[in-house]
Amino acid sequence: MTRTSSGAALPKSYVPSDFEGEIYERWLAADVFAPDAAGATVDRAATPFVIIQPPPNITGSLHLGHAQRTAVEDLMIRHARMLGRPTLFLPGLDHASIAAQFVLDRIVAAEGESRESLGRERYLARMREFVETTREVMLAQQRRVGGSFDWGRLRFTMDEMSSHAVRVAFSRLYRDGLAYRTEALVNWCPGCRTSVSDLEVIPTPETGTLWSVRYHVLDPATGEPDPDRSITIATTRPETILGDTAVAVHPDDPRYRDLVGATVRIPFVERDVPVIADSIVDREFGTGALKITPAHDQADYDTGKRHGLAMITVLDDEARVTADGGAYAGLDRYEARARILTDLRARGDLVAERPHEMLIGRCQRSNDVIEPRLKTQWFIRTNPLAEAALEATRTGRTRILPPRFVKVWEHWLTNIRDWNVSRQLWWGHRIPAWYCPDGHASVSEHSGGPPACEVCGRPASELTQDPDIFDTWFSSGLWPFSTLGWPEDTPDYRRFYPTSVMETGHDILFFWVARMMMLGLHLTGREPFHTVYLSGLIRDAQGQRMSKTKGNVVDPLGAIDESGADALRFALIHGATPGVDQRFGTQKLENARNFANKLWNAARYVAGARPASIPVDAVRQHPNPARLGPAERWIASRTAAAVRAVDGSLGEFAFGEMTRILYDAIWSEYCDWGLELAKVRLADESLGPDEREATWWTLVDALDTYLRLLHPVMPFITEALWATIPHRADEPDLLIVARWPAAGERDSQVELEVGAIVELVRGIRNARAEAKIEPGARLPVDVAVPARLAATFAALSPAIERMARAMPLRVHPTSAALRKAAGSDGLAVISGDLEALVGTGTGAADGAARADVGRLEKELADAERFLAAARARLADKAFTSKAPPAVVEGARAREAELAETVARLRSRLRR
RNA sequence: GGGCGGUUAGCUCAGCUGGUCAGAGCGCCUCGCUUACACCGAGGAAGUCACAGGUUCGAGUCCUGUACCGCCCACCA
Repeated sequence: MTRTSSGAALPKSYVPSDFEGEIYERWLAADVFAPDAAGATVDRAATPFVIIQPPPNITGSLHLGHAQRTAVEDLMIRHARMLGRPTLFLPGLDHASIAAQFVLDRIVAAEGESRESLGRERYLARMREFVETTREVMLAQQRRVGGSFDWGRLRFTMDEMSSHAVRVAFSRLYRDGLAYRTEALVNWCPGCRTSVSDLEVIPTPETGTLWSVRYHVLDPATGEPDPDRSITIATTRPETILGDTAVAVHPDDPRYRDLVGATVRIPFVERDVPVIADSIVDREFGTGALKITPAHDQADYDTGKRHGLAMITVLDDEARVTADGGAYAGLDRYEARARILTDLRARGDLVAERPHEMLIGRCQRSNDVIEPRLKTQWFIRTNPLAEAALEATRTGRTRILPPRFVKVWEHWLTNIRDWNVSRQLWWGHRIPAWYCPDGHASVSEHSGGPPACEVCGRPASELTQDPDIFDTWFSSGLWPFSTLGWPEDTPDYRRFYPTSVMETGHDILFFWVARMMMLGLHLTGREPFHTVYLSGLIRDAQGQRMSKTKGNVVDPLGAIDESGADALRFALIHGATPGVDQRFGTQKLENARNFANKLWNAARYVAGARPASIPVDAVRQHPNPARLGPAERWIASRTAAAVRAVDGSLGEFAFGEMTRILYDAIWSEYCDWGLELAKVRLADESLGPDEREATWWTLVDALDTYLRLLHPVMPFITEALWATIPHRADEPDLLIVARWPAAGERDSQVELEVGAIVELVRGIRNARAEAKIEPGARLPVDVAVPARLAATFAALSPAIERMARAMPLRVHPTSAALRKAAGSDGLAVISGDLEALVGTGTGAADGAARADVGRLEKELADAERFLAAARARLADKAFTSKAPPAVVEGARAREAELAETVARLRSRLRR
């Protein structure tokens, strides 16, 4: 592609859809997304900057959160690319096993089918068909957002590379003693028909009932219930009575001391179980006596283990009562509860009931009440892995931003429990474990399984593979290295691992980041990333979490269609503070769109303002320093200030701060004052072409710099506008691979001087507006200009005339001279050590005299108040002796300045 | 039951290592179609920085406590 000719006319209005798609195509055609971008200013020897994207769930479409993810990551990638580093931004998709099945279940249900009716093979085929369509939708969305992904390295957590990595990872963990299979209590979701991890159980507050139930104590002599002795337990889940294998009391509880060691009969199942003593019992709660159901409650399970109690499963996969439930067999758990309560009442053993506030564990996915059940499943031993992860953050090899999440991280990893990775689902990575008829387990990294049982040598033909699949986060946990070719020692893995930044939402710190860290450290021996950057979540305008069920999900494509991808990206980044959730509404999007429009028009002005002496296709020149006026030097200096500030904010990952700096610099400085000052000089026929050229090249320089600075945030519009300004011959064709700007020199003198004049113009405008003077009216203005500002003031006089509607503009050396020449009518403006009188001798301001006096009196009152405060401070010995000299100096200067202002205002008001 | 975060203009939020830090956007009010931009320009009003103490010469900015709001973790059945 050839260089776009500079000076190309820009369409009159900013319509993002006109160029965003085309620009993305140009980037793709130029092959600039790959680490060693073709024809770019990339230093191939430099340390690569790598972001492996958190793969979105392949369940449908992207939401605003994803767009924010991509925007922030792409910002970092583009910045690094412009710094000349090789960059890898690797895109991906997650198969999202349980989430995807949940979605597909609903789809097939609408088609009159079900998981069961289809069977495993057909269901999986249907799933592949489904994700094939969602995949295209999602990738298209990612492109619309503008992510500069290396599409050639697109990965999917279910592709062969990932599958291989999963098998090898698990085999290795197994051989290292970190994966084991055992029967344990797992969180069972009856709706999803699978176990889920602790993290997927959401404690939900609910008002339940606490029932007190009388159990009869057996007479040791007869072995039959003793009519005089009973023990009353409290329970919220009467249906689990069927699985009780003990009653527990506190060892120090005098009420029950005699009963410890006795036997009680569990109703309905007529099971005789012991009364045990265990300090886990809270004497204050309920009746102080606790029924123990080891197969259906975590605490009871632990208690059962301690006391060697039987564990009887009374609820099946669908949460129906099992055959062990006697007469209640086959009933749903809640029907069984109701029937049991009725029957207890009938027997007179339901002693009391009262409402009870409690937390019910519900399935994150289906919202079903989780049922703890005994299952033989695979677990990952997390303690040693967590130790290593903690070590990585404690030594600083990986840092977490914002830092306050470190505490959360520490707490979770220190109290971590083993991770149940078996899922009784179909869509996902099959657990690579095979069992022989004798129950020996063989784990193999070969997709076909082991050649023979590892324990007894039975041939492969007699082995059957575990029907379960892995928790989807197991494959996600390998993401930073499985995507790069691990376990093979590929060039990508060697070059790009460990990765640079892991940017993700703080809601999946445990689900994902912790697991990547644990698995990464163990399997690769290195921390998978240097920095964890946690973003806040996007909420709706009311602060509610976006969810499909609430129907408040904002489709990023809608926002892009309406305002452009750049506006969406800017809006998402602008209001964001790391780790803090963000409300998102249309006003933010509009504000961002307006900003883009502003930039568009500023660039349009610059293109149109090119002096005739410069050819359309001119090669870029820097302005001739000898021909620069104060306005030009001010623009350059303020631009340099912006570069520094942006660099500073980027270094701190303060992206919201970065956009704030650019918004102000571009809108409030470059456009409001820079362009306005320049207009005058560009139109000034009294100046030679050299001056006009210098001014224009100054505008081009600054615009060029701002476009570069803004490119990581608003890639499309900046790329489009950059093509319209002249470039140096050695520049690349595209901004995306152009160099990040170096901070130029600041000129504090000129910033001060031009700043003072800007303030004077503001003061004059203010006085005129307050006095309700016709805005268009040109009035004479007399100004007292101190010597130190004289040269700058003179140079900028034409601009002041235009911006302050001053005609004529007369300069006086001192305040006294001003009075003498101009008399005392007109509006007074006191701005620093500049003093002006507006409309002297015209009578234009006469009618406004009272308003003017009012304004001046208010100014005086303010100044006097500040002056009094400043003096009080300086009079305080404690302040002058203890505060740092620089601060005291500053206070003195401020006092002098205020005193001067007060004096001027007073003398003015006295007439 | 622990832990964390928040409480700053009507609304949404910035304010880093204490000393022009009282700010921005939107909204509101007054003007203005001055050929870059009405997706605009000029000007303006508006906050005892949740509350109470404390440290300090000096505190939205540090400490303690309180009150609300939100989040995370947690085996009182």
